[in-house]
Amino acid sequence: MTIMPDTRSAAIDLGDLPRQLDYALRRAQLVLAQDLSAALEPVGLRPLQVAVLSVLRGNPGLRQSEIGAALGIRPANLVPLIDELERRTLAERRPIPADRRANGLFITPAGSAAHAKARACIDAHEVRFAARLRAGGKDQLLNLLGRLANPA
Amino acid sequence: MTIMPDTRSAAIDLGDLPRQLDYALRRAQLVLAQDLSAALEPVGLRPLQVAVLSVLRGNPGLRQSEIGAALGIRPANLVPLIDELERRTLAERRPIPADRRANGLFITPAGSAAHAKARACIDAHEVRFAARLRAGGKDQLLNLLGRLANPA
DNA sequence: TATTGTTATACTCTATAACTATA
DNA sequence: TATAGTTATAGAGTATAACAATA
Repeated sequence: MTIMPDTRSAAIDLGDLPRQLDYALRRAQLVLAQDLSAALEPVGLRPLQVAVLSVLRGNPGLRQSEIGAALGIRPANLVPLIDELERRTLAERRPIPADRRANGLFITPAGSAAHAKARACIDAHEVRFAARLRAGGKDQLLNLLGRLANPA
Repeated sequence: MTIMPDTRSAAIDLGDLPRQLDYALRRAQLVLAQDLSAALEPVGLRPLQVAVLSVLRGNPGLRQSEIGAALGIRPANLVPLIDELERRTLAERRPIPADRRANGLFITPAGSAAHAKARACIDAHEVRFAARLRAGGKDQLLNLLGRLANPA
C-alpha cells in the first residue's frame, strides 16, 4: 500500500508542487501502478511481465533486443524477466539457426491463457480509472502523455 | 540514461499497450523524471529532496509525520532523506518542547539558497516540456492527472 | 494503548561495466 | 570489430515489521 499525499488538509502549503508536471505524474503513476499491481495479483504477474507477453503475442519469434527496444527495457534487465516467464512456462526462448547469438521468443499456451486473464484484470482497471475522467478524457490524456514522452 | 520505447518502428505490434493509461503514464513519467534528475544534477539534489524543501519553505516547523503525509512518503523512508538534508545543512530538526517525541523541521539559509537554484532548474524543465503540448495543454494535463490520483 | 521517529530489511525498476559466444 | 545475451552490481523509491521514547 502506498501512502498518498493528503490533498484535503489545505493547512499545508505545497508551494509550486501542484503546478509541476513531474509531481502530478509521479502521484498519478503511483496510484495507477499500485492499483494495477494489486489487480494483477490473482494472476501472479506484474505489469511489466504482462507487457512482455502482450508484445510476444503479437510478434512471435521476436528477439530479446527487439522486445527491449520496443518496451524501453535494457537487455540486462530483460534477462531475469524472461527467465521467470520461462521458468513458469509462460514463454520460451528458442535458438535462431541463422544467428546463434540470439533467441527467438515465443508465448506458450499457458502464457496465452495467463495473458487472457491478465487482460481482463487490466481492462477492468482501465475502466475503473477512465471513470474518474470525463467522457473523452482518457483519449485526451493518452494524447498529452504521448506528446510528453515523444520529442515530436 | 533510460531506454525509451521505439515508437517509430511500426514493425512491432504493441497490442493494447498504447491504449493503456498505466503504460502511457510509466513512459511519460520516466522521461520527465530522467530529465528533471539530470536538470537538478548541478544543484546536487534529487526531485524528492527539492519537494521536501519546497514544503519546508512554506511550512516551517512541520513535523516529519506531516511532511510524509503531505508528500506521500512513509515515515521510515523519510528518515534517511531528512538525514541527508540535515547532514548538508539544508534543513534541520529541532526539538518540540510540547511533544518530545516529534521534531520540528526547518529549512536553513543554505537550504533556501539551494531551493532557489533548484526552482530555476525545475521551471526551465517545466517550460521545456510544456512546449511539447499545445497552449493550455499543461493545465489540461494537470487536471486529468489530478482526477486520476484522487478518488473523486 | 497509541503515536513519533527510527532501524533493519526486502523488493522492484533502472542503470553501468564487463564478460561470452557468436557474427 | 561489432552485436546478442548474460552476469554482477549499484542506486532510487517504496514496502513491512519491530523497537524505544513519549504521549
